[in-house]
Amino acid sequence: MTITVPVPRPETRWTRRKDARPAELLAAALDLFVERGYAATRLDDVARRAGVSKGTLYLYFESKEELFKAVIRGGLVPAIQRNERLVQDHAGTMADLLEKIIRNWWQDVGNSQIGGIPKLMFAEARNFPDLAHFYQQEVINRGYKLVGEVVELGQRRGEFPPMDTEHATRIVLAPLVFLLLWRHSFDGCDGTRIDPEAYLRVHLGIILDGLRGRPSNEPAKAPRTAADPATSRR
Amino acid sequence: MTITVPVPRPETRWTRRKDARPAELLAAALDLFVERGYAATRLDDVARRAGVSKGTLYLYFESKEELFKAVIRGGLVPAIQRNERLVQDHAGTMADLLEKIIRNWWQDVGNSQIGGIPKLMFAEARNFPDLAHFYQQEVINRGYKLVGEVVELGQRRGEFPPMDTEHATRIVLAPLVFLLLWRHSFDGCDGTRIDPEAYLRVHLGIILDGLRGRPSNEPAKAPRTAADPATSRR
DNA sequence: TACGTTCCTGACCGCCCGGTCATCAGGGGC
DNA sequence: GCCCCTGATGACCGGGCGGTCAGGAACGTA
Repeated sequence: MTITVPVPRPETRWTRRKDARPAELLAAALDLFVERGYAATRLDDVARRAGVSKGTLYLYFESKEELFKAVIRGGLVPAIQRNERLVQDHAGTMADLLEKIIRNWWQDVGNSQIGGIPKLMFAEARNFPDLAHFYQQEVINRGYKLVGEVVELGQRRGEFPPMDTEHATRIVLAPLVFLLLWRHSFDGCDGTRIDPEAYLRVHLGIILDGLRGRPSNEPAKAPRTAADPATSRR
Repeated sequence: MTITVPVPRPETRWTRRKDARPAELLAAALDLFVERGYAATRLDDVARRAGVSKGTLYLYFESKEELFKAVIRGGLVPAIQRNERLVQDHAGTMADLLEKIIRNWWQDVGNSQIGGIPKLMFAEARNFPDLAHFYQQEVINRGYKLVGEVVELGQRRGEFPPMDTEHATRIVLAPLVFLLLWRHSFDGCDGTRIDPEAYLRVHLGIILDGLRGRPSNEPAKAPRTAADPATSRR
């Protein structure tokens, strides 16, 4: 990828930057999609944030929908692929693997801009069935399968007791998705802000003890964290 | 509430039905808000579905925002109040209470039209801060406090081990919210449909075992459900 | 310096939506 | 049977947005 002129010279009205445009447009689009949602995002604004006019946007992307798909392909899909590789290569216990996946996912998705996309998809799925289908294929099904395999394998190995893996997988994923949604909607709105680290630690503790049926305190593997009282405020 | 003429006579262009209009408009609004979201719902459509013109809608509601608030006040708030009373009156274990609350909530909210509102609120919170604030006050905070009290009480009584109640409460609630969101977004989109009953049963099993740290199979209290294989299909 | 290609612009089109208001007609009261 | 209040209408306004396109500016080439 070559960038001809990183900072456009001010004396000319505009500069040719064919190579840089797509990435810049995608970045601007991600920002605005996450901030406002799909329908509420105006292509005029996306273009302006990328420093071009709306007409230019249409030189690089066929339509609003294609722009959005490109954002997903570049942002969420790679994060999933990383964990797919992790599952293939992992050797230790399934509990460890689960923890690793959760932490990876938080690093890649939760802690970055792209984490706002799931909220958006839940919101617009019914209004834009084509987008919903695309997202379900590329993100939901793959992510679900990923975690489902871990749960199922853990059960078959005897690490987890027998259970309804179908729904257990969803129970494992639900709080992760919820955290994403919360962060991009109500978080910090009314003084209530979730601390992701603590939240994920508690989640992991609960599902592991639930999945394994451990008696109680084995702080090494499943850090049930006797409630750092410092984080509790209300 | 008196209804003068239940079915408008066809020979007149319209009928006066001052008493019936608000409820009919609210019902129509709920339908459409849930179906399409807040911003995407057109007041023209709401009016038409209620059998009146847009002008009439403005006779009864000041604005789109006030219409929406009225929908929430009439639909979600009562469901919460019911459980607030339940918590006050309950005598048995906290695990039992938790189960009751979850089942109540599913009956009142999950299984009805109003269950689509949370998705909508997550979606539009950032774009409509006033609505978000209202919703957080009237629904989120109250619901959170409700469940939080149960968790905390269970812990103080020794029924649940010591833990970070703040986040544990959210982990309990997250799968419930997730189920609502799923039902009103992707559910049934790609053949993947969640069975609410089974899902909630598994959820309850996981959080109770997690919360209590039970060894494994005590099917009476915490029905861990050795996976009815019938419900598993994929 | 002059030219042709490539990249970019911004005005424009058609359509949509929240909210308003002059006007009309239903129907209770007499 | 008539009147008048009031519930109800629907055309209209201002603003906004996805998508198009004719024209113009930048830049490699010679």
